[in-house]
Amino acid sequence: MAKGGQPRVLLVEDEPAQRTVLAYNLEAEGFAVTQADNGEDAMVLVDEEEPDIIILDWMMPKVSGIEVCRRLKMRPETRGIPIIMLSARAEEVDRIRGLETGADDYVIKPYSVLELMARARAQLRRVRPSTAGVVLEHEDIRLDPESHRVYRGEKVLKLGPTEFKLLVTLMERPGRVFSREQLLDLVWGRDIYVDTRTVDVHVGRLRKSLMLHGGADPVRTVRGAGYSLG
Amino acid sequence: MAKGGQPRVLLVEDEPAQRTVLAYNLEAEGFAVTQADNGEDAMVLVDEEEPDIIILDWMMPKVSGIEVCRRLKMRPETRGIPIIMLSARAEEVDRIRGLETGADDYVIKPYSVLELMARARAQLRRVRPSTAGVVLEHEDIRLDPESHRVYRGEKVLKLGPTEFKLLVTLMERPGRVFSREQLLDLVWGRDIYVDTRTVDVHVGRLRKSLMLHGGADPVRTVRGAGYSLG
DNA sequence: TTGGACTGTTACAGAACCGTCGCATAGGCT
DNA sequence: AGCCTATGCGACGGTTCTGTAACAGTCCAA
Repeated sequence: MAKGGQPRVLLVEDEPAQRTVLAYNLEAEGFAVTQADNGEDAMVLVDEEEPDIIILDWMMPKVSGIEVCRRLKMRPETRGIPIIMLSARAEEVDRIRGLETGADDYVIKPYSVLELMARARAQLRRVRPSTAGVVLEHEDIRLDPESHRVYRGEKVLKLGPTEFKLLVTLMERPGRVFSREQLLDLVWGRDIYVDTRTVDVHVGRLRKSLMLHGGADPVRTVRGAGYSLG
Repeated sequence: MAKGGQPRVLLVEDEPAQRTVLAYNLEAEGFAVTQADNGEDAMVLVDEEEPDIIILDWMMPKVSGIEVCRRLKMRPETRGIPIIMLSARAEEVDRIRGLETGADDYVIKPYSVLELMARARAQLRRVRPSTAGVVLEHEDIRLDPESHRVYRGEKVLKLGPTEFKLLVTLMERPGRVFSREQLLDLVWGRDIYVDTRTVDVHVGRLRKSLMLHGGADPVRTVRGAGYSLG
């Protein structure tokens, strides 16, 4: 596995247009992308490229995504690689089956590219050793996803689960403005229905937690648009 | 691309009856529809209207849909616009050819209007977030849509939501003169009714914000026509 | 069961922003 | 120059958006 430098992603998708768009976005996010348009090539490329993560389309001619996933999870040397499945079917049945074959996460088409990126990073963080630069940092805020701990300066902060996820999301792309809808997707999950005003309240709680031991407010409100860090 | 408000669709279909029905449904779905009945007009309208998505009939006299698609995907500035092809031929061969020319999706006649709507929305969702990463620049003004930040020289400017959208619109095509009506369409949204003089006021506010830390007025008034940048 | 921690919703006040009006001024044409 | 129109600008009332506190419901551990 590539310990330092760019994380490697193997992108397996048979439809050229979608693959191109995804590859573009992944590269823009700092991933080194290897592409395959069928399951057989994918199996070969896993050994050749040793990707850190695999994004796998469900429906493909010949060897399907689900089959690739099953095979990879059977082999000890590839079992540890996180797999995110893409599927056009939204039914819960498929979801279950996907997870039973060992996929680590699951995104339904049409997906938000933003969400997919976030999930990819999340999976990466999960498997990478915590000592190697996976600690998110922004100004004097440090966040260690592994130990679930947040520091501001030297102080340890105490955040609730939602505040924590919210901060993780914001810290993954400091400066980027997230709309309330995007934050609901990324933090709460896309199928949950809660009022967008709820985001305001949790942003407020996060702010209070972050500023409890002093320090400026690191969260920026962009009127009419959303929130961002810094 | 229309950043806020309704997504714009360019509908290219030579048969009036089908075009009318589709336009009606698309408008009911909240799209702002521009229509064309041949490929040549379509090519012109793409530049004029800058649609977010194009629905393109395969079979048309003179310049065919497939040809329009090929041409659009060759030009960098139009390549990113998703294209959905409509075709009466169901053969897989055509499907392949359609995708090879770069069409992003493909619907076979007779299609379900509902399905077409769903696919259109799906394509939109797919492309919208990928506008990220582009920083607009004009002379000493920089605008980062992702972080919602505007700089003039080294100074950070503070703009209201409408001023921001207005500046985005102007910066997307520096030098181009926008009429007040066009600006109302692009910035406020197509169905909103506000007085055209409102544009003047916001241009004034934008000017003030841009010149607050010194520097020349970058907005040009074209008497009797509208405004442009530079 | 009880208590505490957490969450989503609502209400309200203050701030930011918007659209319109009236008038002053500048531009262009005869 | 003189006239007419288009534009710039300040002010104002109304609307929308945001921050915060309060509250009730849920979940989990002791």
